[in-house]
Amino acid sequence: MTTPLPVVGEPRMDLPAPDVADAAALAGLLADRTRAGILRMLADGPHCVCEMAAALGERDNNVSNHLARLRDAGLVRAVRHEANARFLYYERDEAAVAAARDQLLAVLG
Amino acid sequence: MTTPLPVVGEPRMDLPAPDVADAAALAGLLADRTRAGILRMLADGPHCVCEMAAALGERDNNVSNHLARLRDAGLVRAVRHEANARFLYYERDEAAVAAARDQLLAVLG
DNA sequence: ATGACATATCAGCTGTGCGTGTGATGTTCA
DNA sequence: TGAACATCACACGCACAGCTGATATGTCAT
Repeated sequence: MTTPLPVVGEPRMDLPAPDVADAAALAGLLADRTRAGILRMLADGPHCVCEMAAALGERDNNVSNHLARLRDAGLVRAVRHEANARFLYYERDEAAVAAARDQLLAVLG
Repeated sequence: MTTPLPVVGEPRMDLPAPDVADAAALAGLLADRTRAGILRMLADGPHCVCEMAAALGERDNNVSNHLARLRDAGLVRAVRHEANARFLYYERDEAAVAAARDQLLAVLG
């Protein structure tokens, strides 16, 4: 618990800069309707690109583009369909997602 | 708990679109180094604009600009210093911040 | 009153990210 | 083999968001 309120005294001009670079970068990934929708859908289990594109009302290549960003960030990974190798299914990396959640909570905490 | 994995069967092209508009908008507010830094600093108590600008290495008017965005979103509010009304201290609206956190957790959950 | 300070507001420039289009790769089925 | 499909990678154009600089408003000291 830190000092709750009483605003008195002089401003302190020597406060340390908070480290929020990672959290801001993560928030940037969530700050898009399509990417946020992807992560939300993948919370319920794996989905292929065409499924998500249909649900989100976006084109396949657009969704694929956003998936590439999430993949580069390590939040999701791709797995080929067992019987139908045509379809590429994406699933969340739950460990990475949990780490991302912690980063954001360190800011909103 | 939903189906964990077994990727089999045909893609379902009739999945509902997840509602992530609010979460994406909120993430957009966090997706900036300056705004994220502000929210992080205000987690420890109120601060005036000049304090935060100094700590973040940004100009006063720039920080003021970002504060206006956070204020419009209801995440922070301004209070005049009791003894020195020159200084405008900002504090977090904890209820709004908690609601924002829940929105984001609904995506990362 | 006057000047210094703290903050807000607005206009303009610039960079960046999103959506799109296109071509390439790999898979299935006829 | 060849056609249709699923996905990826890359480049282009455009809209938007952030930084800056100038100006405006309010507050304190002298």
